[in-house]
Amino acid sequence: MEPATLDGVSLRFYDTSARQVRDFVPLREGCASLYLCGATVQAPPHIGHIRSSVNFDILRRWLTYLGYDVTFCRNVTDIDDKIINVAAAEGVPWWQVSERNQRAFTQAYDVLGCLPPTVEPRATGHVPEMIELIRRLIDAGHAYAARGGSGDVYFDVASYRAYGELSNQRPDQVEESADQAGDKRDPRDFALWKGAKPGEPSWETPWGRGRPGWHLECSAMATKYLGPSFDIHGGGLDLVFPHHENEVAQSHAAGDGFARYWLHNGMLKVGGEKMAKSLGNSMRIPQMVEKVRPVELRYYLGQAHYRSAIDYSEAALQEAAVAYQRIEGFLTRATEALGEVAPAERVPAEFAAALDDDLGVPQALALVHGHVREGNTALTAEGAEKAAERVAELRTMLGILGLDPLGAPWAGGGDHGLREVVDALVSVALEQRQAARGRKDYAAADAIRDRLTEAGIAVEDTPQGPRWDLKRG
RNA sequence: GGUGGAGUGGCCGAGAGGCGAGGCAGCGGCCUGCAAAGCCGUCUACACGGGUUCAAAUCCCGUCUCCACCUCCA
Repeated sequence: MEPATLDGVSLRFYDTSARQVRDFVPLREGCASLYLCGATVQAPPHIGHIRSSVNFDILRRWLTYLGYDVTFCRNVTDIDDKIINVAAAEGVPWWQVSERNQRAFTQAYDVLGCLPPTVEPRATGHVPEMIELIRRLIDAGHAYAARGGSGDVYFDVASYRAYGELSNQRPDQVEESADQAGDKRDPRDFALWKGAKPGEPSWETPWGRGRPGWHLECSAMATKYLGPSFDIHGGGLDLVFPHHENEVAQSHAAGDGFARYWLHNGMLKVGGEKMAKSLGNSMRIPQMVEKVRPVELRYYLGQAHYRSAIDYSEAALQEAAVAYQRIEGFLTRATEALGEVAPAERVPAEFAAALDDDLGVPQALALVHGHVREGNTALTAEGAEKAAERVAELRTMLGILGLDPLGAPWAGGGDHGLREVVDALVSVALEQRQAARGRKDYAAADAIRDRLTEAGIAVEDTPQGPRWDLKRG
């Protein structure tokens, strides 16, 4: 196993809880446990969700490259108010809505090349664990079943002194929400368990029938799969308060160590506003992959630092696609010239340093582009050996970013073997064009090229003869 | 009201006291029959006003604008 330190540079992350960059020291040497708040499957994913999954996919791949045995747990919230509402509106059972949308999420993760998590627990499959956690909290005096028989169980915020440690919020400063009456002791108390209402799905508990509270389920599932203490908890910046704050409160109050590092990705915005289902500005994956290829969408979503906001624009998306095509173009040409070159064992030290520093993907990509430039030069001037070296390192770097055009899942481009067929046809035309060029009949040669261009075939003349590729964009 | 964060060149997007990340676009050149691709060079910057410093985009003070969260939200 490789050490988690390369060239004296150590891995470190910006920890939301500490509000500073901290060296990453895993709980267990050689292992890294990661919990990511996944989807509430009330609707299909938009590219903001997928940005989060791309960011954490890169984190996971980097940890793996460094030699950690990574356990990656990403949950699915398959029951909540909105799911129930959607189901009611459609006149179908709640689980049809959950199943349908979970499939859409899974498909989107796959399309964008995000590796599947080690485990993907669903809330409704973990009611016993939740009951157990609630019992511990009640026993410890940090939770109570509401009077009046509603079946609600609340966390007693006042009983937990450290409340606010993650988000730096102070309970007495938190804005009071409008309709929080209920039968809570304090307006800031939050539901661990929601008592059943007529017609709603519910599960039996010692406190009556009901369904999981959103915050509780994550605490229960994270500790079930990763242990009472684990390394990294991730999610979107919009989850810091109250969701993650409440997770911390529950788990710490119950005596669990819980997450040791908190990583949050920035929001994807549209016209300066957060992309959100509730704002109606969602860009869904199927419509996006009509504009650019999935790998180009991944490049776009992954190129900015994970903590920065991205303001979506079609122009920026197309630009990202072009930037990716530059990388891809080099690798394609290099492979044609050199044959297939396997990825290198290690990445350049500078690349490692960039990712070690709070996942500095932008700096890492600058290195990638540097390799492309050097590789291009080597291909035409310095010779095959240096070019192959660049290709090998490039593939390793891109593999960590999930962007290697020659590796899974992007290689082949989904052309189902048609490329060979097209190549045979295009070659006939190119031979005729070469013949025309040979007798300096440039009008005929250009006419052939123009027709190929119209057909979507880009022709390039190289010192090794003409080559073709599908036109992009 | 509270808690975080952001304002960088035509655009995207890093950096965080002194060597101008990178990409896209533009301009000039090389290569090419012409292109394309590629390579080389190059013009546009750090919201505003003060201050600290030999030196500030980077630190300090103030101002403006914007965003996120405090209700479901990646």
